[in-house]
Amino acid sequence: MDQKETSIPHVTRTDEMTTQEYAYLRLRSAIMVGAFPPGHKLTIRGLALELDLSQTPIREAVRRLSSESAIEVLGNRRLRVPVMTPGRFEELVQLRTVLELHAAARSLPYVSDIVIDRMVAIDMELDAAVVKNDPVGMTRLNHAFHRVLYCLNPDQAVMPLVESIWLQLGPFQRQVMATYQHHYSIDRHKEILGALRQRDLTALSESLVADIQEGLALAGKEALRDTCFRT
Amino acid sequence: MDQKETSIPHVTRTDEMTTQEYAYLRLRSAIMVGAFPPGHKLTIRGLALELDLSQTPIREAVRRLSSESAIEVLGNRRLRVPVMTPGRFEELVQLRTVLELHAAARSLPYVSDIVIDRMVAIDMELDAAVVKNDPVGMTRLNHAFHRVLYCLNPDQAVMPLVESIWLQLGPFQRQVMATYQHHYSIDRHKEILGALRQRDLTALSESLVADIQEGLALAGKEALRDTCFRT
DNA sequence: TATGATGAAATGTGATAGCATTTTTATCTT
DNA sequence: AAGATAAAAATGCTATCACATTTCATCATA
Repeated sequence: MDQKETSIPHVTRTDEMTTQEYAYLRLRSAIMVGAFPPGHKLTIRGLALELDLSQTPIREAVRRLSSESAIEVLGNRRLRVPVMTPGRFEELVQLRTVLELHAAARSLPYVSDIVIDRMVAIDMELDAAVVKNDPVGMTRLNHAFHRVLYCLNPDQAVMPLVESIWLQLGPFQRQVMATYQHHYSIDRHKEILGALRQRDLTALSESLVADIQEGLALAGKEALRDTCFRT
Repeated sequence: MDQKETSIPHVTRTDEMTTQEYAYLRLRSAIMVGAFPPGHKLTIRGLALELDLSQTPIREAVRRLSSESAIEVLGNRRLRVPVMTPGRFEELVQLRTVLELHAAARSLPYVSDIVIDRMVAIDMELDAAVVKNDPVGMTRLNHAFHRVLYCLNPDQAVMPLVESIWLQLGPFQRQVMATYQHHYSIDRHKEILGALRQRDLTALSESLVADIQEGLALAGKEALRDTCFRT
């Protein structure tokens, strides 16, 4: 174990991966699973030190994330993870619903039994993560479950947009997970799989909306009630 | 006139703007109005030379644009403007429709007479650009027209996603403009304004869909028929 | 105690240079 | 003439440094 202690989850780095790409993927993953709380301040030197890289690739990674609305560049050029407000949270949830409904609808014609099997496998892993009470694994596997479906359409252009929304909801994930036990969401996944087996767009849409609205949205609202969100 | 000759449109640079931001805005604007054709190859050194900047800010601008799907990073790490295919075009148009319908619906409660006046003013400028047969102006003013509406919602998070789609459709704009006279689109703007005055969501949605589908989509399909799109 | 000034530390920005890889061009072989 | 090979040029990547600005801590003053 020659890894430094850090709150930023590790990701495997392949050979053909550039340092900048590695930094991007690590920061992105960290934000997506809520490793940084909303409003958390970041510095380029600090991140470079923490990831043991030079500043240049960190800068480029941060720039990319700022263009995906995952990191905010303030007027004084300092960096922070965006804060969450009830209004913005509502907006992100509605946007996520619209985007994922669209993505699912346009992927449905490409659904095969093999794909469903793969989603079932991921869902089983997710169940295991729930049992282990592993919030990072739960978030990642939940995303993976949805991503398999949305990527079926070979010409899809929606996935980067969905990922941007996930990124923006990421810093809030910790609080959502703490507030909410995610039982509903799990059950909804079973409904989604059933709808996919029937190739039933209406049922798919309903269970997808329920997955997002009853899972994320309810928990988020509750978390926002007590939590302070600085401006 | 001490400006170098270049196909990249100029943008005014304010004092508090960093070099990286300036480079980003210029490249972004260039792509959005179709200054580069689909598949066009870019180099960091070349862009730095053309914009008379050093490589560092260019690299950061390119990274941001790559994260917005406006520039593609190939396996050999070379850069190019993405190519257009019928499948991807269809996907982008549908995505644009869904996003803008959502944005418009969530902005409608914030519409005021002042806002409508501003949109009317932009639409008149657009008419003038059509008369002058100024494709760059037409594209920019068309975007401005829609942007005013979608930005009304103070918590909106949809605009960056819409801009990403506009960016991806940008390289195709030249061909669309050449094929299509944009008359329909202009008329649709009048319909949109009428729907806004009535605060009529249904009418707004219909005219918005028509604006996108009958304007962009039809012209795009026609342009894609004859044009070759290299892979 | 509160407030403002001052110096030090921290931070973001941008230019540059060296390196590795890729692409292109030139040359040679068959 | 065509293909292989090697040299050369172009390109992307990243570390580093100097500079300007911002932030923070300290201290003096009202």
